[in-house]
Amino acid sequence: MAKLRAVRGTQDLLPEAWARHHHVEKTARRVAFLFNYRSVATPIFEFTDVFARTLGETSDVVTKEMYTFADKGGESLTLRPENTAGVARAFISGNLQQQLPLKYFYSGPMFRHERPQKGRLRQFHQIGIELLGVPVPAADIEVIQAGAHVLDALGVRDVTRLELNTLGDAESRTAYREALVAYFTCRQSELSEEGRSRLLRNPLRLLDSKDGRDRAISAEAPRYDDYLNAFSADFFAEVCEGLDTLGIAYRRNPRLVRGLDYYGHTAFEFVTDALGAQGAVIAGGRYDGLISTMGGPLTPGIGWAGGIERLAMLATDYPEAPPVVSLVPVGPAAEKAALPLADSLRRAGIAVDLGLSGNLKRRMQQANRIGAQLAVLLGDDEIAKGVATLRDMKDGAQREVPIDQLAAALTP
RNA sequence: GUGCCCAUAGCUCAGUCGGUUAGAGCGCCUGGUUGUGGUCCAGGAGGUCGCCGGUUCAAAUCCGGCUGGGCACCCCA
Repeated sequence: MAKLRAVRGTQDLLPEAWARHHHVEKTARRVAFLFNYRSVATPIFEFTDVFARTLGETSDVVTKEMYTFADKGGESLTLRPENTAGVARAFISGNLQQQLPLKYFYSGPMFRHERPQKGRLRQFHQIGIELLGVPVPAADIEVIQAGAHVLDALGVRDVTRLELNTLGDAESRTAYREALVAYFTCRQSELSEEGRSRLLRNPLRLLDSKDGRDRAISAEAPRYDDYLNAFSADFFAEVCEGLDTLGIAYRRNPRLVRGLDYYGHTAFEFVTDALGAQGAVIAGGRYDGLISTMGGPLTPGIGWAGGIERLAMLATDYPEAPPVVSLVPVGPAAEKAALPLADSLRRAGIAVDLGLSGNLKRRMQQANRIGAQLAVLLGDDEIAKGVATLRDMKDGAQREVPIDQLAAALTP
């Protein structure tokens, strides 16, 4: 039989990895709460349409990366590749437009069928925030600030940088797209094959091509700033000003674009060079068109998502597990007595690892292996005297403690 | 989907020009110690060299295919 293994692009979170993972999630949730973002969870799968319509029929995520399947009723369902569409759907389903503005935090697994590489999995985990119902730059500023705060709290801000761009409003985007198409069409023959394909599908994406030829040509391409209308330019200026006020450094990156129609105005990424090719650790933008695209009321939104695995790789410091006391019974009578003793200690808030099998030596080894700082030895001698032997695992010092004072003795 | 690199003990890895019984460190097991872990000492177990085929007197070693993994492209968190 072939060796049993995890599905390609998935991984097991064993205790140490889980602790790192959880540290990222817990820290982000705490920071989000400081900004009054409330935790929500949406289903891990949705009707395929929720993603297909919102992410864009031509996007790579939709065309080749979704885990889509038919359920027993014949409905097409899809494992969520991201969470914004799910939140938007929940907003519409729940008729929440009366409660705007809404500020949500989420965390959970996402699924994309991509070729795995460093920092990229098929089941990966994201944290994210969404701010719905606020059409002004103050929202963009707060959302970016929250992202920076999360990175600060994880101690990774100094290995990341904020890249910022504006995609303008629909009018600006249409004007710019026309200008780009005109420019690139003239120099079509100099583009890469992939570049020509992007020209047809999504000319904006030509700007972030990594192909040398495409880059050379796009370096001289029309600049978006010349096509932004006054409203879009002012909006972006206000966002920049807010970040300046907060002392949040950023770099304008005109190549930072979003392929999807509902994105507009602010687009941003916190990126790092420390993770190989997959540099984005938190990325987001404004999506004022999303909810109306899905058939809901016209509702502005902005948010970001962060990759937990990527952040966990950056965040080398995470809290150690609190100490556990080892309870080591010796002999059948002690094993019996240890059960209620362990129970009472746990109810007193003391984490107890009860040695379940093996002789004394085996159980002491177990105590050592789990890193216990204190061991409680309980044998016939102790039971007869109504005490337990408390051993300091570091220096081996032992003393007898009456059973009824044990909880107090073990409380730090 | 494309490209490059990799696959030897539980883990990390050596393995010379193709040549006798494939090694090390860590880990694991036993004993030194019948109620004492970690440290120390002594001993031990553990391998279809990823799989299939080819070349050769001889393959862990060379060649091909397959499977798996990593990285990069693409895309993105």
